[in-house]
Amino acid sequence: MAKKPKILCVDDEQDILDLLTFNLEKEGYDVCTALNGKKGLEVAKRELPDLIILDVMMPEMDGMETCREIREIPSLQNVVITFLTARNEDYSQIAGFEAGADDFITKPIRQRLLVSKIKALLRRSGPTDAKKDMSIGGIEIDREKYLVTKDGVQIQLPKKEFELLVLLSSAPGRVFTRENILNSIWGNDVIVGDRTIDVHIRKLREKLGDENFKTIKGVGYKFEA
Amino acid sequence: MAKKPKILCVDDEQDILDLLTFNLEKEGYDVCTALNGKKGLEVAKRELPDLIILDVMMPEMDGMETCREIREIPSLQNVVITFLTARNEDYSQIAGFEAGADDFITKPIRQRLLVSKIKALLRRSGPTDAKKDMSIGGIEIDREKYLVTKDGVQIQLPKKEFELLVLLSSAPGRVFTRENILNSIWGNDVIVGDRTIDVHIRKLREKLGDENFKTIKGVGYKFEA
DNA sequence: AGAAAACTTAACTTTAGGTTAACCTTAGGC
DNA sequence: GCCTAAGGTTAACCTAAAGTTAAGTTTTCT
Repeated sequence: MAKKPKILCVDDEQDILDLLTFNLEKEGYDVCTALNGKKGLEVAKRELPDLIILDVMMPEMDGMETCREIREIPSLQNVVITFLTARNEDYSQIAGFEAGADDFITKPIRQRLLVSKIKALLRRSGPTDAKKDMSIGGIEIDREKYLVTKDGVQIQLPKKEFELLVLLSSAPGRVFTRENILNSIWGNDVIVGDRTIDVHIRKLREKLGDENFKTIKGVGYKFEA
Repeated sequence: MAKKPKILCVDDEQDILDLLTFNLEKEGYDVCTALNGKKGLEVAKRELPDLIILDVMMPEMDGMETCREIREIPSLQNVVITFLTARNEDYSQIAGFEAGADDFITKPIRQRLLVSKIKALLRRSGPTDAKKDMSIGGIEIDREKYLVTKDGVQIQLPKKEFELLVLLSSAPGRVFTRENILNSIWGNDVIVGDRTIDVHIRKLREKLGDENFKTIKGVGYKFEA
């Protein structure tokens, strides 16, 4: 399978988080959580999830505000956001969509519905960027074919190198920290030595040209044309 | 003219199938049918239609379930699916869209409306690609006859091998993961050992040439010229 | 029912490619 | 201009994944 979709759940009630985590992990998703909006933002930046479930009612920074801030972050531009709201609060849905929500889930949570909704949302969003072929500075990336073309020459990259390239090129110019990279490609739990990333970067530079992969010492790497 | 679009109709009532077939063939579509969800899936996998009309109410596997399973199959990712539903059952439309439906047709069927709706859906879904006879790198695949020709020599492949070939060749160059392949050919629920796929791939390589079937380690397989 | 074909499995081998360790180079703070 | 920590390089090593083969099973056909 392609990488597990990552879902971030933000709610101030631990019970709800547990419920969500249980149901979503059972479906094979990679779940992370945060207990308030502020932490949610932090985790979102670090983990770069595919979908975020946000409780509307939270102390400090509420769901709406969090959603708005998330939409400001370039690397999270395309993340799917759904609100968690009490059934009778549906008046707030208008405001929710304005804040940048993609959908709503009402409490009490119906587990089957939750799962099918999440699936549908990810399906809808998935193909959108899967179809997008990147093409930057003579380098074309075809995710369906797992194939890279440099100046018209096809290059078959091994899995990890390809994933790394896809990640870096998903936001050209943006610096990805080592932590970002580890989280995205290896997952939270796996631990690999520090030099591993360097080695893969080296391979990419070798195959696709040194100039495209810039090192920001003490921070991370970025991809440029 | 472009090739006839192919439409699959799935309903447990023969009368309805006849009605649909009559109307659609009159409009120049290529129609195939199935009497229940399970058969519908099978036919869909083999025929790769452009559009599927699914009755919601069917014994055994209902339309929703069938739809969900179809959406899991990579080679049918982009097929247009419309449900056939009684007018007053519209509450189910929410669930329907979640299951991956593109539109709804209500019973009783208004023939003119049916046809114009189908036309509109097919127009929207974009140009039909030729799916009937593949012919790549000296290999011809005739889905109707279950027959493969390599360099002019006819080869009779067993069912599973043929299905695997049809799947891989439905998008030459695209990588199909093991999970993709299992879902498409065996179905979500069936569990077969990991080596099973390898063995079938091996048979295909043996019969049709090693070079056409590429392994992407850790990802899956792809078919190429 | 019996034979043949197709399919799956299990046990084993092979290999790509991912990781590491040891060493080398460089940037940038002092 | 040193010194240090971060990053670069290389090759050996290791492992999970794929290849192979043959022996069961199941299905299909006569």
